[in-house]
Amino acid sequence: MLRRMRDQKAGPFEPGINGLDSRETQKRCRECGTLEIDFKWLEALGCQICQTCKDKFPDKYSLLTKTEAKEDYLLTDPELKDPNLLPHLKKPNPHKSTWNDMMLYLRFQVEEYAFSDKKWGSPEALDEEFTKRQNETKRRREAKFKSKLADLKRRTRVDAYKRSKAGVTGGSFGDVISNGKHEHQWGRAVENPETGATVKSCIECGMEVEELEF
Amino acid sequence: MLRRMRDQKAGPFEPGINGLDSRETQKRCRECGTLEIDFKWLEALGCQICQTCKDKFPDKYSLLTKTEAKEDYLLTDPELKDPNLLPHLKKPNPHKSTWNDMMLYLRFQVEEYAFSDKKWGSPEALDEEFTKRQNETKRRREAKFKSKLADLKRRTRVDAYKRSKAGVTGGSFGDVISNGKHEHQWGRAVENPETGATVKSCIECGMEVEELEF
DNA sequence: GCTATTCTAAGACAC
DNA sequence: GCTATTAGAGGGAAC
Repeated sequence: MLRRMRDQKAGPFEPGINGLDSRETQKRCRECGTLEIDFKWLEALGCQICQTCKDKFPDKYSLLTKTEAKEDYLLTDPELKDPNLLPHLKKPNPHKSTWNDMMLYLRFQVEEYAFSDKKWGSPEALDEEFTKRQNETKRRREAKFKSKLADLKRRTRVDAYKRSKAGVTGGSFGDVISNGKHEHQWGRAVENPETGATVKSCIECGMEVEELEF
Repeated sequence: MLRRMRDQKAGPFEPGINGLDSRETQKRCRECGTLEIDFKWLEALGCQICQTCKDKFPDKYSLLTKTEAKEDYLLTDPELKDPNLLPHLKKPNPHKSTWNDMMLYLRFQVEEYAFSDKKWGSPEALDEEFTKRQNETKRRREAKFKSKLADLKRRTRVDAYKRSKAGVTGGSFGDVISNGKHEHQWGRAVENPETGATVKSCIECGMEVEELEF
């Protein structure tokens, strides 16, 4: 159905009544009308276009990888896998030819679908979805960091308690929680995903320090 | 490995040194010691127990469906799919025999894993996770409701604008945005998932009303 | 009180 | 700027 709409728009041309005039039944570029269209694109993407016009209107006719289509227009795998919904070309993977084929999608087709009511409804609605997800990701990272830090504190406290209970005196870890003044005993460092810095907390007094690692 | 621990605990019994005494090598109920154990359970769940003791200690020996195990102990699909981690029985689906098998898990095994350090660590930690997810769900529902409402307003405003622009005068929708006093023109209702009430907004003045539907 | 699918995010893997 | 697989989470449908 989408394909039908596309095909209707595709030509500035309607077939003659008797359909016998070969000049009129021939496929023409949807932009300039030339007969030198890319038949590969016509077949695989359902788009009648010539090489010159491809280059002339990259906003419409540039190709996107599957990953790009997914990231830039927030499309899902099932949608991108359905050739009737989103036609695509397969090309050998540029990283290594034995890997999975690269999937290429036509920008205006991807946009037409993404901005339609079937998906986001408008470019603005897509933008909203973007910021929504950004906030969500940020929130989750912060929450994870916080819980990781809390967990670390809990564990190191418990370890220190166990050591003191067990009467471990050898080495530098003996009796670390007995008095107020002390050399800080740093626990394992935890990375803050926001800043890239690492946070360590003293297993005795709980003091926290944040450092940048290289 | 979990299975080994379970087996060690499973019997009040250790094999004789030469392993020849059949009274001692026979499998006995882990609760009462009877020989009339459920061999199906022994095989599939690795649990030596008799029917009487099953009924006597439902806190330990009742069966949970996969859905229950997932919802009540917040376990994941991969965990529940691994028979070495969480053994389970398959039974025909009670709703329709052609549907997927029902998966049944032993309560004490599910708890043992869920409360272990491999998973939540303790019943209290599981509780925390519960409330955390509740809050998350609530937050998301509110956000969704808000955006839905905003979207609805946008759409109905646009529709009203279009109608007035197009000069539609027939029917009850003519010229809805021309003056201050008017009969409210209610847009489509949106449900508030919190309260179950529905919210309608007037496509002209934007006034909102909330009603309970039955 | 039934399960599999879908969606999103993210790291690993393809050779 | 490569893709398919995985995991987690949630709502709706049926093998």
